[in-house]
Parts: sequence; C-alpha cells; structure tokens
Amino acid sequence: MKYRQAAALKPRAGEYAVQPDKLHLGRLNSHLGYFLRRLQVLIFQDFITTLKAMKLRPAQYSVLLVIEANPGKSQALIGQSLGIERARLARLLHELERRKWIRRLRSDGRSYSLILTREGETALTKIKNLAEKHEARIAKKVGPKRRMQLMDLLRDFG
Amino acid sequence: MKYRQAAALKPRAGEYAVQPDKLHLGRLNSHLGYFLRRLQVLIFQDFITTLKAMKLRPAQYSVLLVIEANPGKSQALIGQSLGIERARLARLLHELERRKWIRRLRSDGRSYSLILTREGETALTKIKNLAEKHEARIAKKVGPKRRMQLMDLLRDFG
DNA sequence: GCGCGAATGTTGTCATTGACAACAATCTGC
DNA sequence: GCAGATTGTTGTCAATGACAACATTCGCGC
Repeated sequence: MKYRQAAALKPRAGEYAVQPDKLHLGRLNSHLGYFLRRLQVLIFQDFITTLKAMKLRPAQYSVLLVIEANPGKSQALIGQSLGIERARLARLLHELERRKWIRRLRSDGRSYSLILTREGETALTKIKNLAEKHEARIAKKVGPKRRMQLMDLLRDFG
Repeated sequence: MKYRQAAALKPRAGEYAVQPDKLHLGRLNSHLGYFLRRLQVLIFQDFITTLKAMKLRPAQYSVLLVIEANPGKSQALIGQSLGIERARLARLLHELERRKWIRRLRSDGRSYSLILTREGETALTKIKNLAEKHEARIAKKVGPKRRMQLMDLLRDFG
C-alpha cells in the first residue's frame, strides 16, 4: 500500500514537483485551445522571468517592438495591430513615457505620433538581447524543429 | 497631406485579408509566444461566448472534464494536472460545489475526493455539446488540417 | 462655412486571474 | 511521538480585459 512515490525525489520548497501530471485529461485532449494555452503560459513565464531585470512585461515589449518597426504611428494603429484595447494601451504608454523610452508627439490634434527616444533605443537593444536568450531557451525546450513548425503554422494563419 | 494608406497593399504573398492590421511586427515575428498567444486568445474568446449560456469559464470546464475522467481524485492532483494553483482551485471548486455539479468527499482527513454529481453529469453533457460546436467552429476558422497539425505538435510536446 | 457622426485618447470601474503568504489540520517518515 | 511535509483555506496585491462615459478633434456631406 505505498502509492506515495513523489516524496522520494522532491525538489526544494518553492520548486515545482517532478511530474505530477498523472491524470487523464479526458475530452480536453480534443481541444486545441487547451494545448495552446499550456504552452503559451509556459513560454510567457520564461519571458517574464527573463525580462524581470528590465521590469518589462510581454505587452510592453510587443509595443516597443512595433513602435520601433513603425515609427510615428498612432496609438489606435498600434493597438489594432497588437490586439490591445485603447484604454489599456493608453495606460501602458504612459508608463513607457514616464520611463522616457518613448515620446508622444501631437500629430493630429487628437492623436499622437509614437516614437522611441534615444534612451528607449538603447534600452531596447538590451531588452532584445534578453529576449533572444529567452527565445533560444524556448527553442531548446520545445525543440528547434517543432518550434519552427509551430511558427510556420501560426504565422500562416495570421 | 494625404499620406494615409501607404500600407494598403502589404500582404506579402496573399496573406491575410484587408484588415486594420497594417503595421509591421518587427522582431515580434521571431517569437513563438506571440503567435501562440494571439491564437489562444482568439480561441478562448469563442469558447467563452459559446459557453456563456452555461456561465462556464475555460478553467471550470477543464476541471469538470478532469474530474469526470478521474473520479475520486484530490484537489492537489487535479490542480497539478491542469496547472491550476491550490488557492485558485479551492475557490473554483467551491463555486462548482455551490452549483451542485460536484461533491467533495473527505477521503484523507486533509484531502477531498472529487466526483461529479448526477446533476453535474447532465450539465456536463450539455456543456460538451456546446464545446463541440465551439471546437468545430475553431476547426473551420483555423482550417481543419492546420488544426490537426497544431494539435499533434502540441500534444507531442506536453 | 455648419453640423453631425465617427475617431482618438483618457479616465473610471468591475470582474477575473495569477502569485504569494499565512494558517490550521492532518499525514508521513524516522 | 515529533519534525517536517502535504492539503486545503483564506487574505491580499498586482496585472489584465472588458466596458462605459467623456472631451476633443476630425471627416464628410451639405
């Protein structure tokens, strides 16, 4: 009667247990969304811890990249491209402006032109280095081949 | 003055249709996590609206399925299998118990055995019907073939 | 020009979620 | 029996998503 195996090789407190996934998933096995989410959460956790040094969240990172690739565009365009709602993007940008990584120039009377500051550019190079390490770690964990296949499938979908 | 829609013809090789998404994603294009998240959010939105009639969120749904597939297991096991934290699962289960869809039987003195009630089973059949419709809609939107390829890749990993 | 509906950005609020910490009760291993 | 781990519970905090309301400004038809 000893079905109590996990106690043998337990990691330090705070770590996650070895492989406690023993239960059947049932119908969950036929849901693409479930597996997508599990992997996405895994990846984001790695990203967040990697970028914690720069106190940067994934959404902020994506905004910085899109501003870099499209200097001078409006908040509305950025938001639409990334699927970030107006209200949330406004607050997110205020934070980036407070850190002096971006500037918001009146272009329209009602809209702003978003650009990186010099400071933002240097920060972004450091950030990209960390993000690259993150992505390499993901490639290793997921498997480079599987990662490429997933990227192709998802990018094609758009 | 009219430097408006310079980006009107951006789709590389017959990519996505004409949408408000016209900005370049920059480095974001090399991040698997970004694409995973976009699709996952899309799918979850469909799931949530589909299951709104039953007032059921994705996490609750997954818990019900795993309880159904593994009757009598503890909260700890369920949580570990689904990646749901103890505290959050406790509250989630209280809600399911309040609705009389599950019962929690003392098994251990400190742990519970989770099972579906009769009522929970009938609710779950209705829920599964809705979830099936949701999944079919996803298959159509993503493309049945692409969906299968993604499922295979993701399931192999997990 | 004028006026009206749309677009843009801002602020406020609410519900959900994730992450932790602290805690009581209980179990396990020695 | 005891020390430490496990299990479930409650509390709190920050981040997020979703909406609504609002002021300002633009676009467009007339």
